[in-house]
Amino acid sequence: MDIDGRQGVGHATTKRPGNGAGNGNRNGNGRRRPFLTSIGMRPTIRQLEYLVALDTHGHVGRAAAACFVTQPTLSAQIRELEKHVGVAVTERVGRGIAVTAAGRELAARARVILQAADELLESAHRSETELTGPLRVGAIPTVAPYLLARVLPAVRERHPSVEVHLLELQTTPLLAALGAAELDLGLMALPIDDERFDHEVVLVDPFLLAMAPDHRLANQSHVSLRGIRDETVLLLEDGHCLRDQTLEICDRAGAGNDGGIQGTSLHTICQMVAAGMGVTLLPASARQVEARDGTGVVVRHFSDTKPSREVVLAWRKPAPAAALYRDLGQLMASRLAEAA
Amino acid sequence: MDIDGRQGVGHATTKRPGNGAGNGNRNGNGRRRPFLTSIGMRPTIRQLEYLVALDTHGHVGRAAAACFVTQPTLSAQIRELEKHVGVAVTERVGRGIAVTAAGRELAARARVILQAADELLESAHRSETELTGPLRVGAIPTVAPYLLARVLPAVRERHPSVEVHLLELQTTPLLAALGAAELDLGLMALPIDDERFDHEVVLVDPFLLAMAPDHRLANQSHVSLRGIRDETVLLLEDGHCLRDQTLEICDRAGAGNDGGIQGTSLHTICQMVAAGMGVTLLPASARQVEARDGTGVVVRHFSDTKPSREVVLAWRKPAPAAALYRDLGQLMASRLAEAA
DNA sequence: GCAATTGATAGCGTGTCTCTATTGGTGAGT
DNA sequence: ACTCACCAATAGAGACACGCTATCAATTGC
Repeated sequence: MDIDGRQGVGHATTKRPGNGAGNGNRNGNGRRRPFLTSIGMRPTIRQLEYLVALDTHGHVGRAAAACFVTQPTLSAQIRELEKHVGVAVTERVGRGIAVTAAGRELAARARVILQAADELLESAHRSETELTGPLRVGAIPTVAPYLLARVLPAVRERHPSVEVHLLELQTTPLLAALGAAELDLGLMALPIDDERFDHEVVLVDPFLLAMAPDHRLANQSHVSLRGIRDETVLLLEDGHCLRDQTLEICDRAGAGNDGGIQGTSLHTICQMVAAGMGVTLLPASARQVEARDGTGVVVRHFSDTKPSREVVLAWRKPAPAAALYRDLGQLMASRLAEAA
Repeated sequence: MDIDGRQGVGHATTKRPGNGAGNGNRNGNGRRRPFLTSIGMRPTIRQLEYLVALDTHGHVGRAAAACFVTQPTLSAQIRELEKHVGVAVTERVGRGIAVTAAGRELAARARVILQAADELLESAHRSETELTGPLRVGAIPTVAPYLLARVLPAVRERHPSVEVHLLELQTTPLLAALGAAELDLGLMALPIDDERFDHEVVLVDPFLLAMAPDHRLANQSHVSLRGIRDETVLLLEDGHCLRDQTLEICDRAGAGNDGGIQGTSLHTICQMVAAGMGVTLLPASARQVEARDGTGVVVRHFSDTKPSREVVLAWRKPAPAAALYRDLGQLMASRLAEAA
């Protein structure tokens, strides 16, 4: 299981102009590439197939027919296999052959290998219409705690054999990781100003005004955007896209913001809100967690304009599974729409 | 896992003179043999190696170097693999490549397969000095109940990964099965009058005279062979070599035997002996089981001649593992000698 | 003893794997 | 902004491996 011959030597791609054609056994580095006939090499799948057929039928001719080859072909490959592995797998008995004890053992192992190869093929074919294996998903910190729990069941349902690996990253490093193919999917907020990526909107997430229950704005059922002009709007620290969105909305409302108070997470911000240190813009998706009864935080809808962020599932445009990703995004959107 | 295309069609070896050379894809039956490039075919071990290397290094050049091939070689095989399995395993990202989610899943499965292939190789190499896998052992009925329990631990100790399959057969069918390679080893008594087999003596098994405690010969510490002349010697039914050996000894002792009473097993015979129906020749190896206290059977050694049978381990002379079989026979002999 | 069956061997052709050489494309340094 | 270095894909050629047909050797059954 050592597909790695690194020994501090350079790449095989190093050019050696003097090494002309006609050498089928050396690469640019001059290191020998062991032939199939060398000891220690793994047997061929084909040879294993022939061995299994031979063990199954105990008859070279019939085994060859079952493999759709002629008898000499199967015989030759069996003898090749015997030469490679160093043990006799057949034994002449009468006018036929018998598989030796060692041969039966090898055949049993070969069956397992062929079975695994078939499952690999099946898995590959399933990959055309379904996500399989490890799927690396990144989510921004203002989305992860509130939406993942609601969309992951849909993922598991649609793609049962997928293994989701989660990573919480801010937008910029998330996009970097996505671009470097270190992540397969990103769950984040627009805008994504990068042509390399495509996305599907999974949720239009309105902003609510969060405040302490005894706040002066709490006795209204709705608040106007301009009503936050004189409020202390608590912000997340730099790097969070929610911070930028909040700042933009404040700017639109004509509210200046000193930016003096910063929280490391939305949860922290809400605790500060409950302590009466100010108000904040809370995505509706976070309402159930951060502004439920007993948290000391209440929310009010905006009356006039309806500020919101768009949460999207994003992926690299050229990703082979792009179509599956878009489908998945649409599934997420429908699930979130149902819940609302 | 279906290495069997039997569909009621004849053998592929059927000659078709009109089918000249130049056809690399049809056998004598005209049935197509799917190429490696066809859909449904299993991937090559080599391709799996390249895939694993690519997944490990995430870099075509380094992966190729690790496989001791050039970069175009690995690229071509990866693309071939992609064509076969129908999914993209790589994706260009920046100036390098990345392995797709499906590719990682396939690589994980490939690792398992390569691991299994390595274990197959290791198992094969072990087969040179050690028995592995299913070992089919036949034993005659007058040996099996008394000696197997004593020699099998030695087998398991010397060949830990062997899986012993036991079969109880009389000498003639045992030799037939051994000759047809349906059995690997036989535990039986000499003589084996067949040039196809070789053997190693594991025990010289003296015959004792078994009788009821109140028998007239029981008050002597030893009995002479000629003392059985006037006794009723109980015999096994036809087919047991022990019956033939008993008859021969009786003949040597000058005792006639009517052969009227026959037992189906040595255990039955001994119960008849306990019932006072006669005496019998009991192999010493069966003494502890059949003539222990409370069985109603006592044994006496012969004083003059020491009749015995030779229990041997037998195998086909051309068996590839013949040397291992002989070693095993010698090990059995030493273990049985220690016990005595 | 003779014919049929079975597997091994010999010889040859084709396909495929691998090589070298080159191109296309991206990112980093000046 | 331009050039250079790096990386992977492509093109073309050669060598090996695999599969075929034809034949031989050995054994069994009539």
